[in-house]
Amino acid sequence: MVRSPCCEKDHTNKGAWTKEEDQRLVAYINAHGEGSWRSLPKSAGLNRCGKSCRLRWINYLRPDLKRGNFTPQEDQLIVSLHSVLGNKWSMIASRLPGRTDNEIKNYWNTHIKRKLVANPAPGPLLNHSTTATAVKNLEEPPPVLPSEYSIQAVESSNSGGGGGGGVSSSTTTSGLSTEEHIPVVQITQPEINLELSIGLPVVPDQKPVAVAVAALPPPPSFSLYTDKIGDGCGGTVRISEEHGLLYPNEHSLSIGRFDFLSSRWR
DNA sequence: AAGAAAATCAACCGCGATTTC
DNA sequence: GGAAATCGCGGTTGATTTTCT
Repeated sequence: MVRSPCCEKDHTNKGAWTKEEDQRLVAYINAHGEGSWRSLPKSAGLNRCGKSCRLRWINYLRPDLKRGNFTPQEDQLIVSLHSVLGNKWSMIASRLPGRTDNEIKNYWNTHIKRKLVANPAPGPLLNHSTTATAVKNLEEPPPVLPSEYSIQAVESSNSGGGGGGGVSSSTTTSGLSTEEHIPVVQITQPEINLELSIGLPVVPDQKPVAVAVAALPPPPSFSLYTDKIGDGCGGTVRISEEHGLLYPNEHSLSIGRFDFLSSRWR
């Protein structure tokens, strides 16, 4: 597909925003709301491309932004979230009210990353770094599952209505069996020391629901699970509340959808 | 005090995903 | 169903500020 350039006009302004441009943008959004970034510059009388306006608003002009240094609590939360989510800055930002993905990304690259490099000794940061590496591998696994992974059945911790635990099942190159009697299928890829477990608990009147667990050898460890398996080979991956990364009264956090056939996030 | 080096961060760029026609 | 338009994300750049020598 041939994409049109973001800014067709050669005369759009670039570089730092002036106070007047900021005022125009704020006034326009206050009056008309966010959105329609493509047409906004013209409507607002700005010689900027829509992308630039959106970025300026989101990263700098939004009234709910929290300015100033990151607190130790925010710092720790960023490290924790990054260990699970990797460079999903927008998702990390969604857990830190008033902070933008750009701000967090910059903070990570200039502060936290340096600490991780400077402090390779065992400790919390190293543990998070180790976890992050594994998550990276989870995000970019080999394209074909069976040739790199071994798949075996393990005892289910969630086999209440689904028959006896530990029932094994063979799988094919297409990936995972969706037989409802299989409590858990464990997938391991030895070289990255990562495990995925997928279970199919019985939920009345619903399609099979998968539970996937990505676990690292302790410490630290975390787990992910999926629900609402759609096509029998993937599901929405969520962080459960046990990891301390969720808001009070929040039971899980969706971090994306993982396709077990292609072994890719999607 | 001045120049160099390092650190910071706002903004840009390219691309994939999603929506619209 | 496919092409075009738009949105949003993550990586990178470069101007500015701060620190060091």
